[in-house]
Amino acid sequence: MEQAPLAETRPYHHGDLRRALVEAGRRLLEAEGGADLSLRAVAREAGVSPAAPYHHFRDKNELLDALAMEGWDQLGDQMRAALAVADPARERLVTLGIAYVRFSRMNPAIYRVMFACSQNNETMPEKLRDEGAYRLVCDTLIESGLDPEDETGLELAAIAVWCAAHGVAEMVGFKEFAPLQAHLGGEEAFLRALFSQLDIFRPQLVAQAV
Amino acid sequence: MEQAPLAETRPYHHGDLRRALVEAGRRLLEAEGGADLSLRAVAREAGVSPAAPYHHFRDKNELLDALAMEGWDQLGDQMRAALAVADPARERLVTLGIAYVRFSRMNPAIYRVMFACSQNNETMPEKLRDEGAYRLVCDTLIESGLDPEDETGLELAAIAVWCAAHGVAEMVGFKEFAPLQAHLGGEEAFLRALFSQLDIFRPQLVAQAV
DNA sequence: GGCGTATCTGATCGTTGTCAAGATTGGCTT
DNA sequence: AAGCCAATCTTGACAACGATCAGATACGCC
Repeated sequence: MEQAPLAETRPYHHGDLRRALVEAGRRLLEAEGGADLSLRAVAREAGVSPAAPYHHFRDKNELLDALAMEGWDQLGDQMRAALAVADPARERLVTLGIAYVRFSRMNPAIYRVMFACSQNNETMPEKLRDEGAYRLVCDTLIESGLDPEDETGLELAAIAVWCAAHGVAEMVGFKEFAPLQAHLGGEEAFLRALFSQLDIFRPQLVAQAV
Repeated sequence: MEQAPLAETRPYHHGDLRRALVEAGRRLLEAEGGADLSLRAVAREAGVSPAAPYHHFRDKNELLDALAMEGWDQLGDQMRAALAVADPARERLVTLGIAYVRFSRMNPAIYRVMFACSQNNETMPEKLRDEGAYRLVCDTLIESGLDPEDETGLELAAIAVWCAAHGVAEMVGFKEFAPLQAHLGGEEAFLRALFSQLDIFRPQLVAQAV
């Protein structure tokens, strides 16, 4: 109905519908964060019938997985970029944490999908561990003085940092916190204050603990 | 069809359908955590027609709100109970954190609804602040040496603790963490180790900071 | 005893995820 | 170059969902 007549518009076979669907999904997630993504809406956005996606994804969840993967990549890039322009001497973990939360605040719908996917799979993508944000945190922890040989301690610290960042990311938007946030002078200051409370983010303490 | 004939089974007017619906919802959430709750399923469980709930809740979301409120109450109770049997001298914040995560692990579906509701409303229930878990955290922070007069510092610390606990609650189940968890000797030890990394949970440090 | 009103039902609409059957076409085989 | 296979896309359908509406029921107040 709202769909252009098939002929003249594009070849019957799309070419790379899989990619097109992922991009359509991202577009919809960016545009309207509130409601949850509908597979049919993605197909509509891509200009294709509601059943077409099933030739490229077994499930709606598999599409969401793909979108989440893209999100993790993007998050890793932004954290890397934040680190690149940060003062290398201090507060690099705070920089990472703020970049993390900033991403979740700017792309709330995508972040939700990323984490919902992780919760359904009960695991995080392998890629995250090897070259993504997780690796970035570990490296920064080592830079801050953690013993690279102590795998257990390193993983524990990284997970703790991650949990804290995720918790902050999901809660920092609560309206109830608005007065305090305003009193501190904006979201950035609020974030810095929060992360300062979690002393793991203070490199001197971390170095001390070693 | 699966519903008993109306006559003989109960009076046409239910009496307290609102309560019955909330209880049915809780039963379903406890029984099957995976899928998200359907309003029709709740009505079915309560033995009424799919449209009946709309005379007690404007929305499906309002039912979820009620369920979430019940959850927050239950969470507060369990945290209070944990505190009652805890060594009052030390680690009371860790006790609270563990009780928090334990609740979320034992009632994952309810916890999800509690937080999804909070995210939609972009705020937490007032009750939580006055007599619930939040108040508990504040009191414990004061006990640990935080200045009761410093409202900003107190709120900041409480929020930071809350963020950390929430982050841990949502991530501790990841399969990727299972090896480390096993290596540390179970979930309880894992939780203690994680909370220890977030130094805010260590009362001596908090007292020191004041 | 009668009536207003809160409550509940039944039917219905639009939407969703998913599947099966048929249409279309790119590419390999000969 | 002709032909067929398999991948791809559409059409149509089904069950379940949230939500709304008119109508049936019965409680409680006058």
